[in-house]
Amino acid sequence: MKKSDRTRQDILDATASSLATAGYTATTVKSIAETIGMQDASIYYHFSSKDELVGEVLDIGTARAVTAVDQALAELHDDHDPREALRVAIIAHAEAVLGGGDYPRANVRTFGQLPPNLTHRHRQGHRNYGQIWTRLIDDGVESGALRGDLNRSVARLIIIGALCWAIEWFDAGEEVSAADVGEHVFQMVVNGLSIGEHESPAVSV
Amino acid sequence: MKKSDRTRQDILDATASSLATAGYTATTVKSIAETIGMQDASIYYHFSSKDELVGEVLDIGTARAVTAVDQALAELHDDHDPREALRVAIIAHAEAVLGGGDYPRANVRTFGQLPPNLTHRHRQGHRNYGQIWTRLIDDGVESGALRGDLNRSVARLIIIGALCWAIEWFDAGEEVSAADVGEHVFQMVVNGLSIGEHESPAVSV
DNA sequence: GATTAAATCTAGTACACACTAGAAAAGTCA
DNA sequence: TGACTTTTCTAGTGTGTACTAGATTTAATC
Repeated sequence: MKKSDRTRQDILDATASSLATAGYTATTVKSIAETIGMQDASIYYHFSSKDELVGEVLDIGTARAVTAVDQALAELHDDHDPREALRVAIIAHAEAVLGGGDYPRANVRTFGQLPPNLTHRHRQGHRNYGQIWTRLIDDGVESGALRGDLNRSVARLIIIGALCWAIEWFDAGEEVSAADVGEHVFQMVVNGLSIGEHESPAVSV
Repeated sequence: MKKSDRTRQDILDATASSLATAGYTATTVKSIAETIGMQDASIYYHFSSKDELVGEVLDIGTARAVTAVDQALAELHDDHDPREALRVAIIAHAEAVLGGGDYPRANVRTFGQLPPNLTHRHRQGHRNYGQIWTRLIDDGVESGALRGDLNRSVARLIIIGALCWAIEWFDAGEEVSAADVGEHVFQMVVNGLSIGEHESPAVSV
C-alpha cells in the first residue's frame, strides 16, 4: 500500500514537471515513465489513462493556486484598503505560478493546448478561481477605491491574463523575481504608468 | 501558374484558420486538405513540410500585426502625447489579434505550442515587434509622461501579455469589442484602476 | 519460509500522424 | 488535336502514440 502511494506521487510529480516545461503534447506517457525509471505500461497500473493523470495534476495545480491566494488574503488586517487586498492577491498569484512548484505552472502552461474533455473538466475550477478576483474588484469599486466606469469582468481577465502570460517570458534565473512581476502588474493596473492628472474618461460598455 | 497560386493561398488560409481556432497539434495536414477539398498528399506539391507551411502562416501573421500597429501610429499628429501613441498602438494590436483575420490570431494562439525549430524561427520576428513597444515606452518615460521607476522591459511584456492572453477568453459574439478590450488595457495600465491620489512608491529592480 | 497480493515488465495491438512514389488527371498552347 | 506541363490522386511507408494482455517479479502476511 505504501509503495503504490509513493510511485503514484512520483508519476504525478514527473507529469507536472513535464507539463510545466514541455506542454501537453510533448508530455508522453513514455517520457513520464522514463524520468522515473519505469516502463510506460506500468503507469496504467496507477492511472487509467493519460488524460486522467493530466487531469489530476491540473486539479492539484488549481487547488494550490487558490490556496496561495486565499492564504495571502487571510493574513491581511481586517481594515485593509481594497487596493492592498488586490496587491496581495496579485503577488501571491505571481509567486504561485512563476516561482512556485510545477503544478500551478503546469496549469497555466497547458491552458489552450488541452483536448476538449480536459478543458471542460477544468472549467468549473477556473470559474471558482475567477470569483476570488471578482470579489476583490467588486469590493474596490463599491468602497470607492477603484473606478467603476470599466467593465469589471474585462478588468479581471486583463489582470489574470497579464499574470498568466508572464509564464511565457519569465525566467527564474534573471534578476527580476516572481514577486517583482506581481508588484509591477499591481503598480500598472492599479496605480497606472501615467504621471500627473488623469483624465479617466468614461469608457462605454 | 495561376492555379497553383490560388491553391497555395487556399492552403495558407485554411491553415491559419485551423491554427487560430484549434491550435498547432490539432491542425493536421489531413484536416487542412479536407477543408479545401483535397487529398493530404497534394499539400506537399505546394509546401515541403507541415512546419514550413505553418512557418509561412506565422510569418504573415507577424507582418500583419506589425503593419497594423505601424499604420495606426503613422496616423497620429506630429505633436501627440506619448500616452496617446501607446493608446493607439494597444488598440491596434487588440483589433489585429482579436478582431482581425486568422493570421495574427494563429500567431498568438499557437505561441507556446510550437516545436523548437519553429519557435526559434520566429524569435527574431517577435524581437522586432517588441522593439516597437520598447520605443513607445521609452518615449513616454523620457518625455516625463510615464513613470520611470518601473522596469520598462517588464512593463512592455505585461502590456503585450494582457493583450495576448485576451485571445483565450475574448468572444467576438459578445458585446465587448476588440477595441473595447484595447481601451480597457490602456485605461488600466496607463491611467490605473485606482481613484484619488496615488502613492506610486518606488519599486526596486 | 510458504502463500497470497501488489507492482512492474515484456511484448504486443491499433491508430493517427507526417510524408513519399508513381500513376492519373487537368490544364496550356502550338 | 496533340504534345507537353502542371497539378492532383491513389496507395502506400515508417514512426510515434496511447493503451492492453498476460507473464514475471517484488513485497507483504501468516
